[in-house]
Amino acid sequence: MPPKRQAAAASDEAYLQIGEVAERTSVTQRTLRFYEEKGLLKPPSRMDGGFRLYSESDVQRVERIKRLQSLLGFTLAEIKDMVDAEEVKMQLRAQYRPEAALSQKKVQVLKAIEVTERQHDLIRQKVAALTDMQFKLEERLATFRSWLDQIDEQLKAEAKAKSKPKIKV
Amino acid sequence: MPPKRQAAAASDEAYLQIGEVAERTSVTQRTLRFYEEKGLLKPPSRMDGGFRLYSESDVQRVERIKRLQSLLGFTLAEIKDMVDAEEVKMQLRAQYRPEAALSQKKVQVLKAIEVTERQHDLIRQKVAALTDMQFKLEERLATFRSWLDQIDEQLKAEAKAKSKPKIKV
DNA sequence: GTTAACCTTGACGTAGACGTAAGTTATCGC
DNA sequence: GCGATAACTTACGTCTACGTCAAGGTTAAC
Repeated sequence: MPPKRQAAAASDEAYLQIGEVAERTSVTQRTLRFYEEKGLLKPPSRMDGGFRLYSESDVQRVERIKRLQSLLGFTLAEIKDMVDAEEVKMQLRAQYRPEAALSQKKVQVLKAIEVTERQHDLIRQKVAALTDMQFKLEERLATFRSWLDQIDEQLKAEAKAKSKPKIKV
Repeated sequence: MPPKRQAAAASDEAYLQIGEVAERTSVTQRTLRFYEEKGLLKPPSRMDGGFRLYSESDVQRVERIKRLQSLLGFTLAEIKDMVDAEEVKMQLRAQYRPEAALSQKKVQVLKAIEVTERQHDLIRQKVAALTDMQFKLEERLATFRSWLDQIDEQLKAEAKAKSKPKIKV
């Protein structure tokens, strides 16, 4: 049995080592380090010895990345843009206090809106294309099934002709 | 000016050389040869000298491939499966006459149905995930816009306070 | 304080999807 | 029939998204 480790950090949050995150997200440790390298994951905190310590939100982020990638076919670069846009949101929420640069904050929000709208548009295009494909596949399935019926009837007729070989084809 | 070529082949159909297909589909000639190599495009007919001659349906096929790839993130291997499934359809339609191997035909149709159903399921999953994302993006946009409104109001209040600097913040 | 399990940073390898260059051959317009 | 332009094959290069050692440091439990 491997020794169970309950890594607890300075805060009250339960922190996870890379191995556990890898297991829970079904990606390899290599992938997690790679995402960090590429800026998809922010550099996590570390233990004194240098071991990475991830939070639950990191786990969720990895899961989102994976969904965007495998299910929807975005590249990591595109996904980085998306998660960066979300970072903007968080940053804005965090710096809700400094009323100082109000107009600057406006610029940021406007930018975030622009990015989000672009993403939304992209998604809409994909949904449209996919529903179109879906429809065509349904049509095709209907065609196939009708063919199958026809074949089955022909097979039945054939069998009949064989057992009672009177009628000429 | 480059010399305009109107390549006409044995049939009545207007055939296209690789350059024109590339231009019209916005892919490179290399890509077209690569797709042929990988079985995504059937080897086209050739001129006496060996130049490839594509048909209009080839153009459409390339366009479908590109849509499946860039918009929906399928790999070329997956796309090959799909177009192969379509080939089955065409083949069945073509060999509609040889009543000989009827049960064999049935097997083919069943296989085609299976493949198509898998594809259909995959698409449904993707649509579901995408519409979910779409919804979340819309929520986020609403949030951003309300923030923007708040900021604008604050800015207005600020301007007022500046022109009439009586009230203390 | 030793040891097994876990983690670290390189660094090289790979599969998919083409890009790009070289050298040669075809076709077309004149 | 000749020059300009387009296509052909062959082959090595590239970028993405990791996989896979290798050589070593860290942690927890005994």
